[in-house]
Amino acid sequence: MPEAPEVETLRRGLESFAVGRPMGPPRLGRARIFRDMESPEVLQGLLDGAVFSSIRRHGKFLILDISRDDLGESGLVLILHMGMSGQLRASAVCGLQAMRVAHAHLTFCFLDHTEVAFIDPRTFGRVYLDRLADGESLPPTLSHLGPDILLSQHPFAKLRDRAVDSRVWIKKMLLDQCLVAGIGNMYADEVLFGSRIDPRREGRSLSRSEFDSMEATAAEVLNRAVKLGGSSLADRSYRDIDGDLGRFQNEHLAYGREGEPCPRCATEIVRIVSGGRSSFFCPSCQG
DNA sequence: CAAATATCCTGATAGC
DNA sequence: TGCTATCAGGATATTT
Repeated sequence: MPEAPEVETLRRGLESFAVGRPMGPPRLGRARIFRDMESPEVLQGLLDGAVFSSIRRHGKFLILDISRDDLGESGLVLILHMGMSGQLRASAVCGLQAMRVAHAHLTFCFLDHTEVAFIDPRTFGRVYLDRLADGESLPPTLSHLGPDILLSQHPFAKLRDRAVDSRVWIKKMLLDQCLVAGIGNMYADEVLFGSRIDPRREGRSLSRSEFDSMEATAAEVLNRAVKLGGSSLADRSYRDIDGDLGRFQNEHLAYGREGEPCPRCATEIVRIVSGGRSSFFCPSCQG
């Protein structure tokens, strides 16, 4: 379940591995993941002879800027979303392990015979082809997203505005990518724990100082997570571009810790389910 | 119109 | 041991 810190880790990996490296046509897998393009074959022709000039991230999306000798900085971008089980994996020598080949849906084939594969067993991941409008840095496909949780100075400004008169649970609002982009179920619980806020609180019940606290906590938690290469959970499905596991899961304080003592007050962490999503929190010190 | 629910999907795991 | 049922959840579409 790659969220902003995991996607940022992948962004850095892809940046150092792929930027400026000329490509041939990519290999294609299942068509299901390709969106907003006439056919995946169009993408093949477009990437053949291209380079990625930069790799950017907004929320949980990666934005790969496409540059070609014939088009220059065309404004064309490839957008990747990892969904639940998506992985990016580099291979120094051509070819991936057979078990991964079955789920490799898009493989960038560089002319030096290195590869980067987008692997996704559950195919919740998505690939979009889009074009930047003049002067815009975000493509239309991503225009609905709120401020990026890691890049914005005040990522919760829009969330706060919307929360003022909302009876929606704050946990649910944190997951709304239109309000703030990059937080998923895992980091939402960690941020709420750090700010001592019950996930079931209505948006309108939060004070200004509680929003400030969430903003400060989010910055601490997510930057720390980036520093540790993200979080790999029990299924170990999240790995960086080299296949290595993240290390921030060892520092989770609430998420996934049902029945364990709260690190602050030793009360048992509880799990509730709402809308099919789990929330882990301390019923005692998250008020 | 906002909010709740259904849908997609397969590997891992719990339970029998 | 080996099978089956259940679970995980991000984003989008559909229904209430």
